[in-house]
Amino acid sequence: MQAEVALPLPIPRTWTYHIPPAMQEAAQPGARVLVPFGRRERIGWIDSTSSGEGDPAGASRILPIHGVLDLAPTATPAMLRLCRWIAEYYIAPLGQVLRTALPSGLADHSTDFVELMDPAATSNSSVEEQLLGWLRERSGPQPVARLRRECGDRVWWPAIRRLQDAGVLHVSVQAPRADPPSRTRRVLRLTRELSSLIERDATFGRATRQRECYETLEASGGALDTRHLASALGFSPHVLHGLVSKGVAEFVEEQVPRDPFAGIDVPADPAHSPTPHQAQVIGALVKAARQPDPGTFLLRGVTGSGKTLVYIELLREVVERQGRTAIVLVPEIALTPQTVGRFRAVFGDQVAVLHSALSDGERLDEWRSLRSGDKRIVVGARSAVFAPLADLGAIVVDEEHESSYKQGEAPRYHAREVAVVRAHMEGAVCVLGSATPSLESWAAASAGKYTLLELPERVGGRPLPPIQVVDLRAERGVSPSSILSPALMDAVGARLRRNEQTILLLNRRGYATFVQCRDCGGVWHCPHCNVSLTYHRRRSRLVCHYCFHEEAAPERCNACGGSDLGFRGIGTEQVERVVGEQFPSARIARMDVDTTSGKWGHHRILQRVERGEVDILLGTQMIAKGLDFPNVTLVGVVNADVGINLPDFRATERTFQLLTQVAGRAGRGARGGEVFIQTALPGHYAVTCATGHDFLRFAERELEARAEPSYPPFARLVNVVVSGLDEIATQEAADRAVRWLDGLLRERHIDEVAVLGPAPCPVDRIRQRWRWHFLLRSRRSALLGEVARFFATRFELPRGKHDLRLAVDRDPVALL
DNA sequence: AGCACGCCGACT
DNA sequence: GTCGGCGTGCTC
Repeated sequence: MQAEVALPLPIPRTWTYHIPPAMQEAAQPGARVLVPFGRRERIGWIDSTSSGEGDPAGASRILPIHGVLDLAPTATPAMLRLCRWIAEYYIAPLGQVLRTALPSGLADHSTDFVELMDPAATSNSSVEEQLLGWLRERSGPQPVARLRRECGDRVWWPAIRRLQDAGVLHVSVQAPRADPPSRTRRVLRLTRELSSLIERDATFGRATRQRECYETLEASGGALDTRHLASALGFSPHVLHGLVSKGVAEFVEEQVPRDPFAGIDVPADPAHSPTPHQAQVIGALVKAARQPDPGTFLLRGVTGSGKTLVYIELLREVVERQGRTAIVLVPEIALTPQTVGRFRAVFGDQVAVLHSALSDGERLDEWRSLRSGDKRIVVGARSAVFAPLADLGAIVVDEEHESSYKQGEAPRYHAREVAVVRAHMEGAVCVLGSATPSLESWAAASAGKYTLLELPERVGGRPLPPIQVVDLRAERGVSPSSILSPALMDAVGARLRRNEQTILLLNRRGYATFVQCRDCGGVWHCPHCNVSLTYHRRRSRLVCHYCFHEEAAPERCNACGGSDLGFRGIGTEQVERVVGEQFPSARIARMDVDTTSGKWGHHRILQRVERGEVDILLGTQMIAKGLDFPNVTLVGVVNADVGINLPDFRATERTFQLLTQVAGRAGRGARGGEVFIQTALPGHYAVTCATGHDFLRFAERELEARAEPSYPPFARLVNVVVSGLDEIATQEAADRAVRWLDGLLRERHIDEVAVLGPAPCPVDRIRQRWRWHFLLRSRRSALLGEVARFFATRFELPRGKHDLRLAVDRDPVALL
């Protein structure tokens, strides 16, 4: 017997192994196996088995599988089938897909260690001397990979073997771990507060790095992961130890918290009975769930129309009455106690929650409890679509238009599409819900592929909030430096007096988008990326939003020495300052990536809002989704135009969705609400349609815009990004790829696939890598897939110091 | 990807 | 001679 084994490598093929007789029973497709690979061991998955008559062509030698790691295959036949579909559709190796679909930490490789046994040993070979010298400085077994990292890429192994034969070294191999370890993390925690400047000066003197580190910790709530301090923030271990020896901080081993939702008790929803609209929708879904092939439904329900109640009633049918299982997908950001609580309140501990904050071990616990049938419902973000549930009855994708359902790295799958396919494969009903459906789903519903269901009204008969548009062009003359127009200011003031809450949206982090010298016009750029640096005032740093680069905020221009620096382009930090100055007594909470660094940072902020401890919640798109606070009666969009001019065919759609979503946060309670949108483009249909709460008109306009030249949903796209360390080499590689494809299409007379480009990516350098891209476009999805797959497997980039790489992204959600 | 090897020019 | 960079081949 032999097996085809898929390994988690970026190589689109499987490898053939011999199955020893003793393992034949356990070696089923989907089972995890330990196999020799090169000069190490790796964990892979059996793709298929065969009798093994006759060697496969080209296989030089067939090695045996070293072990089968699971009693029952980790991937069931259904899961394996789904993963094969993803591998093919999204053009990714099966092993990579399986690694993504199954709890992480289940895939690993062996590690080689060397240990010095004779410290007195010497050698006349320089490689051996370097090795011995390195080992003398440390004790115990050392990973060879670390040697390679610290001492460079030399021919180490012959030297290691020679010294091993001489008895000087001991070589050991650590097997790949079959289960993830329980996770702890090491944090540096402040133990003493240095409140006065004098005290700080006395403590740190000229140790500026220590002082910076102290202040970073202080700004982050007193504690940070040591690895984060070292890698992202660049503090050396020396600095950290310095703080400890001065007695201001200590190292703590912190157990990564157990499921933070576990202890949350949410009072059962007051069992409101469905509105007539809800009842109709529920009826249609329940009826479908009783069919063998229920199909896909697009549920368009305005904000506040009670989609969650519909999901819950569908789950009642599927889980309680039919005894089957269900998946609910939500965007990560919406995975709040508020959302989870509603499902927990009804279905209790049958609900597993999968979110990014779980450790590998916790994720595995949840995964096993779903696999064993202990839990029958999963609520989770993107990867929860792979939950190991048998007898699946329903998959719900809430906020289906959200781009976070698309994975940004290989395999670049879209969880919504995977949900549709999985539901179909397993006979489950699939519900895609949104107030602002993606045009793809909308088109599928219009074409009859999905069944459209609608909730046109808010529950309780509450109206959608009226929206006022403030023309920023007209405001400019009136109050030049003001960020909030007088009308919006008045509205905020009125809320404060009435003890009601306000949400302010600005989809831009930091204080200022860029810093410019007024003398020479120079703008500060990231040294690794071709983007301007954002000024963060509170930390007094310039920060790159594409990589981890940070630098101290400048006082003068390094080009011309000028000291007149302009901080241009408004971000949330600046809004916070302006609003704070205008309303000194208001309690303001800012919510964006910078204030929610802790894993539960944003939940803590939202809890404060819920308890009424916040008057004004301001932030980026993070605050636009899923929040349901009845006391919020005002929503202000500080500048609706952020993002509308991005060079991306979805820029308008995103803007409309964001405006509609955030407007929907207002007036959810009995007191009603209103919305202000500030914009310099008051006539733009993304704005006017959002103002009129008119999705239909928006969809019509946007579809017109996408028809010619055709973009999704009229055509399918594959975005190919070529990146490399050298600008010219990258461009040339992109040119070559396009010529290769042009030649292929001409030769095979394929005129229904177009190649557009190449062109530099809109951000043409990120993390030291230059980026060029081109698009494949076609109305015929299957043909497009074939061409892209052929290209991905046959086209070869020149290898070398430029480190050229190719990323193939099918159905891209963003072209940036 | 990650790791091997083998070729080459540059330097002591 | 040896060192280190770079290109190329291979993993059952």
